[in-house]
Amino acid sequence: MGRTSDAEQRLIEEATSLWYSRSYADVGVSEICDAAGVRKGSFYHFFPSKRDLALAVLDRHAQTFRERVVERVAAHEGTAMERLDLVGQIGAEFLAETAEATGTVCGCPVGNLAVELSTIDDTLRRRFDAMFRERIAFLRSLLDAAVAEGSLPAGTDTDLVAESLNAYYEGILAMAKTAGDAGLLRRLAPLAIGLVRAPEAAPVSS
Amino acid sequence: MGRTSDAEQRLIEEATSLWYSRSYADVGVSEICDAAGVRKGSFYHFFPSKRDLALAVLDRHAQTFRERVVERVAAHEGTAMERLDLVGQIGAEFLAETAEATGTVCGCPVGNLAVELSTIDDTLRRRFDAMFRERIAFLRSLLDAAVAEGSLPAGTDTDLVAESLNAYYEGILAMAKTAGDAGLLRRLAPLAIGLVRAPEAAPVSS
DNA sequence: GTAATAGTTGACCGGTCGGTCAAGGGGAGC
DNA sequence: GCTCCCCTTGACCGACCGGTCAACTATTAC
Repeated sequence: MGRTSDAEQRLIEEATSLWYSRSYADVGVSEICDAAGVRKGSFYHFFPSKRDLALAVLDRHAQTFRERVVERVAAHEGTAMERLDLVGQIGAEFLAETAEATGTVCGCPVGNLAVELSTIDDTLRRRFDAMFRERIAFLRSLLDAAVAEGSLPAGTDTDLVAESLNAYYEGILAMAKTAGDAGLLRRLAPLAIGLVRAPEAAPVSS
Repeated sequence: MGRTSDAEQRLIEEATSLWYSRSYADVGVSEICDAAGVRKGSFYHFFPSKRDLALAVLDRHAQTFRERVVERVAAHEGTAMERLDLVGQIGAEFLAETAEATGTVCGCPVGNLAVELSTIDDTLRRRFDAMFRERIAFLRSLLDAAVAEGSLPAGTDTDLVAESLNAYYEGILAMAKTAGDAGLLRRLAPLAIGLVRAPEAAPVSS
């Protein structure tokens, strides 16, 4: 019964790209509605508040990550180390594509929002944290596979290394955004191997 | 001639801490004025716009970094590798102190603003970029010293490694903020040695 | 002392923000 | 074809945003 509509999805799509290329605070409900061709009254039919749209956008980001990274990497036939490498390549692809489309390097869609909003809204912060923990768990599964294949030492603390890899990628994305340099990820990603294959002794950092 | 005042400095101080613990967009001119005990009219006597206060805040951050990191590290008597390690320790100290003071982990004062504003205001973006390039140059000087001391291989691409270290620290700070975990930096910093002492061959990441 | 001036005050402004609502339209299910 | 309900519409709201201004005050340099 009643009529159907894809307005909700359009709002999510437009909010996703507008918030990514600018910021959460800088893009208001009205602008999102305009971009989606939806009247403001309809917006509040679907979402109780701007914050609730943000939650829906985060769900979409989580879904996209699973489809565009997890599934694609899992489909790759090859070694675990190759699959690990593929993660960085997919990221670099995404950054280059969106940079070309928007004219600016925008960093990480989730990381941007996390940095902007984590200290303001604790519910959102927990959501960001859960998303990153999912990513870390995924990276860890690749590292565990690499250990099983003998490409990494048996004693590797895959959880810690996965956390460091995730932080490293996020940092590169943030710096790429700041520098307006989409190529930074391709230049810095290769050094990630050092985080994975830690030197035996650690002369620096007790 | 005319009267003197420290209102300008108070505004910069309050804006620095409020923007750090929340965000640029979330803290308005009025709130900064209230915190500083300054009337809004006075604000615009000192700063033409909110954005100009942001530029002053960034100057202050650059100055603080020189005083609290560069000078303190330079004063350390010991090896270059020890000085490099000290950088991470000072960062961890700062994060823990501000976390205790504010009740939340707030990440990097400059990185937060850079991620929030880089795609919105290109003038600010250039300023952020310049600040990070200064930090990278500083890290590079430590790495060069380590090479000179023989602690790192002569062929080390110190510029690239410095960039990766900076990105890594920024990423950790962002993830610490998201997780609300001030200890993350202490846990992940030791792995930075892997970025510095890259494994000879690079099986992953072509 | 006095004049020139840096700093202060508080009322004020247009615009936009997130959000509300009562009424109306239109397609799906029967 | 009728009914029900999902969706749409557009006018409206109070609050707050960044920013302005003319009058005033306290200094400091001379």
